Amino acid sequence: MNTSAEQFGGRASLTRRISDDIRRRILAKEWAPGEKIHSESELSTTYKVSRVTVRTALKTLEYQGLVDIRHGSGTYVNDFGRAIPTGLNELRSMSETISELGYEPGMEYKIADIRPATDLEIEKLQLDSPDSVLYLERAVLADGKAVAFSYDTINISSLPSDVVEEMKRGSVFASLDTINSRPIRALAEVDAVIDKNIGWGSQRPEDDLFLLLQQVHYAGDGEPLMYSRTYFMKGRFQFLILRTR
Amino acid sequence: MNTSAEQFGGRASLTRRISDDIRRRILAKEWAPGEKIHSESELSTTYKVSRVTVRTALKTLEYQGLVDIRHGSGTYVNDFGRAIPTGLNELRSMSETISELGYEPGMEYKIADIRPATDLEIEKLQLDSPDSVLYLERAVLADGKAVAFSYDTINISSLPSDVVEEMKRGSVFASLDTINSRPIRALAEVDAVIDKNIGWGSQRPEDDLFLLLQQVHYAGDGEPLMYSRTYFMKGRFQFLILRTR
DNA sequence: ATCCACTAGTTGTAGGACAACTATTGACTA
DNA sequence: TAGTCAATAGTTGTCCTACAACTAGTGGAT
Repeated sequence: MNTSAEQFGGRASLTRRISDDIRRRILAKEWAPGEKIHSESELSTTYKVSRVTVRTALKTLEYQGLVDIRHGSGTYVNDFGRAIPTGLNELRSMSETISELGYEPGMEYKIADIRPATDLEIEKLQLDSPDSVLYLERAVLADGKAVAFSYDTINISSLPSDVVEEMKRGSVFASLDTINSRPIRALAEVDAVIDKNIGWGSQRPEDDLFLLLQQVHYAGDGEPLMYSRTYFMKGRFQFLILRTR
Repeated sequence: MNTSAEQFGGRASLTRRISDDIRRRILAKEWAPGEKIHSESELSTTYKVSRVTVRTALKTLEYQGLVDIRHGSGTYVNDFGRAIPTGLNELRSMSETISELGYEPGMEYKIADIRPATDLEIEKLQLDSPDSVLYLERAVLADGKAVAFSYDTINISSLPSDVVEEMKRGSVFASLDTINSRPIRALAEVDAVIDKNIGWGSQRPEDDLFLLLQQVHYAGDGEPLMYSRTYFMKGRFQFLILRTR
C-alpha cells in the first residue's frame, strides 16, 4: 500500500492504512466524482479485513469531505475535485501541500538560529523561562517563486541535537518524522495584516498586504512542538476549509 | 437527549445522537481537559447501545478534535475547549457563533431583494439561467457593534415562498431549519482584501482592510443552497481552525 | 400511465470474542 | 535502596455473524 505512515515505521493502525489507500485511489480518479465506490463488504474482502475496519476508514474519509455515505444506498465520491486534499483541515507541511498542487516546492533560508525564547514563544510553546529554541525565517517557494514568508519557532527541549542541526537546512516536518514525533494536531488562527516589516526580496507585495496563518503544532502527547507565523501573499495560494455539521 | 437534530424530526442516526450528547457533556465540563472519560463498554451500557455505536460516535469527536483516543489506555478530553465550538471547522451560522462567544448577536439589513441571478451566482449555485435568487446585504452585529459585512445569495428555486419571505427579516439558517433543509456542508475560501466598496456606516475600517470568507453551503443531497461573502473587520473576530492528520 | 408490493443490495446497529496495547502493581535483583 | 521485570487488570483495535433499516429498481395490478 505504501502509505506515508508506513514509510516511518508502519505503526499506523489497520484502519489508517486502509483509509489512506482508499483516499489515494479516489484522488487517483479510480472513481469519478458522484460515482458509487465498491460496497463495504466488497472492500472488506479485497483488503482482507473486517467490514468494521472498512467502515471506520470510510467514516474518516466522509469526515474529510471526500465521500458521502448514504444509508441503504452506498458510498459516493464527492464532487469537490482537487479542492479538498489541499485544504486547511488536513495537517500537512507547506512542501507537501505545494507538491500536491503540482508545483515544485522549495525553501529559501534567511535565518536559522538557536537563541533564548521570547516571552511570546514561552507562552505559546509552554516552555520554561531559560529554554532555547530554534528560530527560522524562510521564504516558501513554489516553482522557484515566493508564495509566503514563514517565521517559525521550534521547541527543541526534547529533541536530539543532530535532528536540530538537520532542521536548519531541510524540512522541519521531515526531520521530526525521523524520530517519529511529527505533529498530529495544530490550532491555527487566520488574520489579514498590512505590515511593512514582513518579507524580503523583490517578490514581496507593494501594498504590504498578507494573509497570516498563525499556528501552534502539537505532538501526539499534547506537547507543543512549533509556533509558526506564515504570511501568505495574496493570490498565490488558495485557502480552503471544509466545514461540516 | 434533546439534540439539535431531534428538534426537527429526530431523524438523526443513533450514532449521531450519542455523539451529540457526549459532545454536549464534554463542553459542559463534565470531564476536565486531559481527563479520561468513561470507557467504551461503560458508555455502551449506560446509553443502552452497542459498543460499535459508541466507538463510531467517539471517532467523530476525535476527528472534531474534542477527544484523543489512545489504544489500550482510554479516551481523553482535549484541551482546546473554547476553540472547538467557535472554530471554522464547525458549520454554524454567524449568530450562533457570536452567541457562543458570549455576545448578543444581531443583523442590520441593508438590502433584501429577489432578483435574477448573476453569472457568478449561476456558476456557484449551479442554477439555470433564468432563475431568481434572494440577495441580502447585511451588517453582522455583536453587542450592537458591527463585526462584519455579509453579501449573501440564496438559491430559492426549491423553497416555498413563505420561507423566502421569512428570510428577508430573520436568520437564514433558522428559516431553512423549519423546512428541514439546513446546510450540512460548506466549502469556504479565505482571503485578505483591501476594498473601498465594502461595508457602510461609521464603523467600517479606514484602511479598507477585510478578511474575506467566501463560501458555498450545500444541503444533504449535495444541492448548493447559498453563496455568501462575509467581510470581517480586523481584530473583531477570531478565525480558529483545528487541523488534524 | 400510475401506483404499489416485492426484492436485491447496501449501510446501520447488535453482541460476543479475542488481539494488541497501556499503566500499574509487586516481586525479584543488583 | 534503587532499579528491573514479569504478571495483571483494564482499555481500545479488529474480527465474525446476524439482523434491522433504508434505497432503488422491478414488475405486476389497477
